Amino acid sequence: MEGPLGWGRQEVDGWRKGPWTSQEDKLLVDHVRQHGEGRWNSVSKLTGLKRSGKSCRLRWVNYLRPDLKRGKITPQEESIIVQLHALWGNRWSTIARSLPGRTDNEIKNYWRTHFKKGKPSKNIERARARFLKQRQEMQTQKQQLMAGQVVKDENEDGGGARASGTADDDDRGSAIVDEACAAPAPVAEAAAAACGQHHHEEDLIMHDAIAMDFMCPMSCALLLHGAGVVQGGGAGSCCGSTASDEYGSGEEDGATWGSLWNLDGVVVDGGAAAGACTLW
DNA sequence: AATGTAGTCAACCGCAGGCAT
DNA sequence: CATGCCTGCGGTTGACTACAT
Repeated sequence: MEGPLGWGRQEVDGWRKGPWTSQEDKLLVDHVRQHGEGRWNSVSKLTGLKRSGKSCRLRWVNYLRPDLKRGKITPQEESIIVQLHALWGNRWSTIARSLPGRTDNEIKNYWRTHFKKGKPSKNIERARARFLKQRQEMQTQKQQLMAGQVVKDENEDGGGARASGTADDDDRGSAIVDEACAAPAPVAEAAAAACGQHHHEEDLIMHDAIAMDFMCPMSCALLLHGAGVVQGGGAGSCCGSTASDEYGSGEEDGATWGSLWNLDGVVVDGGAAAGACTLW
């Protein structure tokens, strides 16, 4: 796997650049096995690898990580990507966290090649439109809850716990929703465990619904938790009918999480499923 | 069969945020 | 509090591959 004549085999400031060789990969993998991820800048010192920490991290994250899911993006994943992109924009790493085994780089590339210049498929457009509508409804619901929460905060504290927002938070609503979006971990993990293993047909509409349930329940659950509306057992409630109803698939409520985790390859790929879940 | 074009993938760069000193 | 280092993220680029003409 020697690098091509292009930018490969370059050396700048003592650092090798360009395509990685199998020997380099092996050194890096061994290093991570022994020392774990992180401390990338020490890799070169400890292994003799003439790669910058940045390069090592990138290689590991995008290519060598054992829990990576190889193969094409599935329609389900595509649907999720579109909808999460509608929610978060170009926050590829955030989107990637919702797609076990997929890297931000992969998703970014996929988006660029499929949606950036070309026209999205009808299914994609439909999913996006529905999602935006759903999101709008959630915003309304959230505002109502927030109104109640403000009163509560004023009674309890000074209300100083609000997460710090940034400029690009503007189009995403309040910090509460940000929290729900950015940190789905415990809820999602519990939900994945709570929901059974169900299998469904490759119906794209259903996948849209799955993707919706995939996101909205977490947001809603955390939102409601944040507002003190839901007491405990939030994970279970994530399988509620927040989005499903719109698709007329209320009876699928309990299946959504299971369906998600049964996406092509995730379960089939043996340990990938477990790995995927631990990613959360 | 040769050539052109589009798609895909891997890797780099610059920037920003977090953390330790 | 200021500074420097490390890590992570998003954007971009270049090479390779597949497909169409």
